[in-house]
Amino acid sequence: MSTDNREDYLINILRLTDGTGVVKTTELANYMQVSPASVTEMLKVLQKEGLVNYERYRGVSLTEEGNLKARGLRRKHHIMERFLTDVLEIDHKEAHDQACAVEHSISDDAANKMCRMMGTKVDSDCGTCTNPCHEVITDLDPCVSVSDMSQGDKGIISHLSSDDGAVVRKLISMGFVPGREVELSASVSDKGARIVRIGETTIALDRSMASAIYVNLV
Amino acid sequence: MSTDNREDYLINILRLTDGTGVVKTTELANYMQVSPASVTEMLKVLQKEGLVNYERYRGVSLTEEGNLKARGLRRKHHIMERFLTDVLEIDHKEAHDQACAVEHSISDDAANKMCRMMGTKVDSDCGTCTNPCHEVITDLDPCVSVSDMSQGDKGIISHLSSDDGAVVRKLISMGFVPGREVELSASVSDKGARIVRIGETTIALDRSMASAIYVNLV
DNA sequence: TTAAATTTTTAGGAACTCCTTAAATAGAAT
DNA sequence: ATTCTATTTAAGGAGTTCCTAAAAATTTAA
Repeated sequence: MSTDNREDYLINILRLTDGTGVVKTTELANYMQVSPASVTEMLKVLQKEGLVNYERYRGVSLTEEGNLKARGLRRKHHIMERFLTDVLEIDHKEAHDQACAVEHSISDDAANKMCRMMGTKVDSDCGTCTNPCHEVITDLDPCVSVSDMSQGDKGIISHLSSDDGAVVRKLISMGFVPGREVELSASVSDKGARIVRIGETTIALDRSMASAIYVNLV
Repeated sequence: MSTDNREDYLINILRLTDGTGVVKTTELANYMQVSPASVTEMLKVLQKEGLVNYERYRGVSLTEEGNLKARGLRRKHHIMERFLTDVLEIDHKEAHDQACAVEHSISDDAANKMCRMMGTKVDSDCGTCTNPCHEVITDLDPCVSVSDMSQGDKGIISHLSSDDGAVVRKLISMGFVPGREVELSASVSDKGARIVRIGETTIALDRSMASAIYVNLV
């Protein structure tokens, strides 16, 4: 009934095949620091469960179902690892090990919320991971910047954020204060100015300023 | 070599004895939804490891060492549970189950940092737990919230605390992570937005968000 | 093509933790 | 003190996953 080990195998098969192609028993055994015999044994189990395609002496590949399951697990691994490294500032090796242990027990819900929590931060380098962490970011950000709003969208300002402090101060002086509602009247072009309504006034902002304003859409 | 189960037994013995006195085999078996026979077996193992005092027909109690270990585990359980319920807003039952799984693998360092991150909140009722969560809260230096900082003050983020989990998540996504330095550039008004610098970026937060960030002034 | 080298599988066990059933023991009631 | 009841332990198995050693299949090289 213990499925953790099966899940480890699944993840490692994914790591070595990247979703396509097969891995040889020995390669997987070396990668997992386990004897080839153990691998063969587990492969038969996983095949019986419909998670891998396995042919004696030929190697293994993931089935559709196995692939889905493995990717889900890897995603949780990455999310957990990023939380540990980026938020808790645990060193990468330690974070990786803990993520390996936790990825099996954390729920989809929790993983999604953690992912959302970390938003667009992408500064984890994922040391030992074969695949980049970019796929971690699959959820929508908690709030969008005004430069990403569509015409007619309304939202409550959540916060202002910019590398240039002057931009933030200027926006506040114009009335873009957290809590107020803004509506995107129009965009001049994709990279161009944004025309927004705030209270009774209409203001045109260049894109860089618009992108400093984050709102929760209503 | 799998110590997770041993740890579960230890925790549950602590839950039922509260650190003093003994539990009977049957009571423990009922509590853990396991047969009395399994309990007896495990008890002999734990005794051999010096973690419990066990006398046939008399019941079990924790040794000094077992007590220490069990309390450490319970603390991690509580911290994890609080993180899941308060920050991620997972429902208590689910959070409890996940905490049970994770408490074995999370490091002291990570647990301490999570505890720090959440600061002094004590509103988890710990449903099924016999003991209150208060012991979760370790030492925290006196600290002030960003909404109470004066212009020009700098501080290291100590923890984030809000009744609204979304606020904490959003703050983290903006980079407000315990350990980082923030500086109050300006306050729009007493009850108004706060403009803070964190790293290279300047962010304006409404007062309620600012008040969720606690710093140690430097 | 055939023999040698390598890889992979099968066989046979071991450790851990769980279970059920049946025997042993303690504590309570007569 | 003895018997009865309820608890506890012992015995015998089952499921997982690991291992080593030996057999089988494949691949490589002559």
